[in-house]
Amino acid sequence: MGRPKNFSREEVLEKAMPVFWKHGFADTSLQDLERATGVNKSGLYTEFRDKEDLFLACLRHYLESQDKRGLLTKEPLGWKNIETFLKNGPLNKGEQQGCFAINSMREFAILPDEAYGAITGNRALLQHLLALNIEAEKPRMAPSAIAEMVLSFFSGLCIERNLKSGKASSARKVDNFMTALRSL
Amino acid sequence: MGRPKNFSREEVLEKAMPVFWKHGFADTSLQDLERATGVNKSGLYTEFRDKEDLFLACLRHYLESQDKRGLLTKEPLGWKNIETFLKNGPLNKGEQQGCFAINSMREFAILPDEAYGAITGNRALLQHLLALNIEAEKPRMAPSAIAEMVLSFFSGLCIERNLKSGKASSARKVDNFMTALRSL
DNA sequence: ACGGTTTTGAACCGTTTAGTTCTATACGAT
DNA sequence: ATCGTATAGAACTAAACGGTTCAAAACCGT
Repeated sequence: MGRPKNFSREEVLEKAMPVFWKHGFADTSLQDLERATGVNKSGLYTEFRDKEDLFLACLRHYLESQDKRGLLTKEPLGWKNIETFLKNGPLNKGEQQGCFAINSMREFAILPDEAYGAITGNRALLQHLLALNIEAEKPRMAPSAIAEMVLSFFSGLCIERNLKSGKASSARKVDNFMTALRSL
Repeated sequence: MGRPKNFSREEVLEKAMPVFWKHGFADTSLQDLERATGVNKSGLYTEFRDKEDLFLACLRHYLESQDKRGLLTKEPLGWKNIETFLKNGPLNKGEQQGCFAINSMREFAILPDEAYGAITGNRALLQHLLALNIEAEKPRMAPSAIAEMVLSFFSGLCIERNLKSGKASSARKVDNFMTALRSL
């Protein structure tokens, strides 16, 4: 029986994620990660294969925690869920602005294929859940068509959260967008 | 009178920009830039103060060239221009996918304030031009409200261009979005 | 106390980075 | 041809990088 670990994998992910979120993969150094997590390099390397592995684990951790919010599965399904998703989906917690996944889409050129897969998989799920909510409202337009439009708009809202004013105008925009959607 | 330069500033910007666009600021090295431009480091440093200066110059160069396209100033102003902007605004030229400015919004945490200023300035202009086109259609909803919604949707379309399937579904989405807008 | 094991922490390693320096080259003017 | 100047190219620099190694520390069992 050896010396006990003084960190948990979960803790490391919780603490590393905001750093990757804010700075991106390329501009987040192992030293940044050491500082954020309070775990030194050899500790990190016992838990993760390399920097990419840690990034991927953070991304998956993030996607799982977002899924758990269940914004699009609340009964009754409908426009209300769509509105909640658009207003509360992009985060606004300190330096956690917008969406780590959407921000990471910019870095696909340098991220591992698994990151691409995780994000596209999550988007497919979101689109499906959006479509279920839209279907419940019985619009004239195909629910899947509306769903993909909503997802694009959501993506735009998220990337805009990188602006200082990103949150300020968001709710109004969502209200206006909902007005437009209800006409379809 | 010394030895003549065998590159122009313009050429360097044209060649460096796609590299920054694809890889981002942080993951683009001086060596990458040397290779892309065919100009070696001391050449680049005679023309630009540092890497940030070159990035900023590329960004400005990009924004200017996008403005020159005049997608939103064609007469007669109206929905047609909005549609053209949404369909043709995000680029689809080899590795130049989407929008260099939108992609760069993810990197504000590490980019100079001037980059932030250039992008927000350009967005303000786009929003204004969008509003003029919308105004010409005399909608019931405030043109500025519709304009900012369009800009968010555009931003979403651009970030989605980082997906392999980004272009494929875009036109249909724009058509559907235009249907929604015309109801406002 | 000792031994075995695992973790922490510090040092190490080779490579890469942005930026600097310096020499050889290429030009125009005389 | 020579001189002065500016550029291209190569070498250099200190620091940073991701990952590795190894010694000290912390645990449990005997």
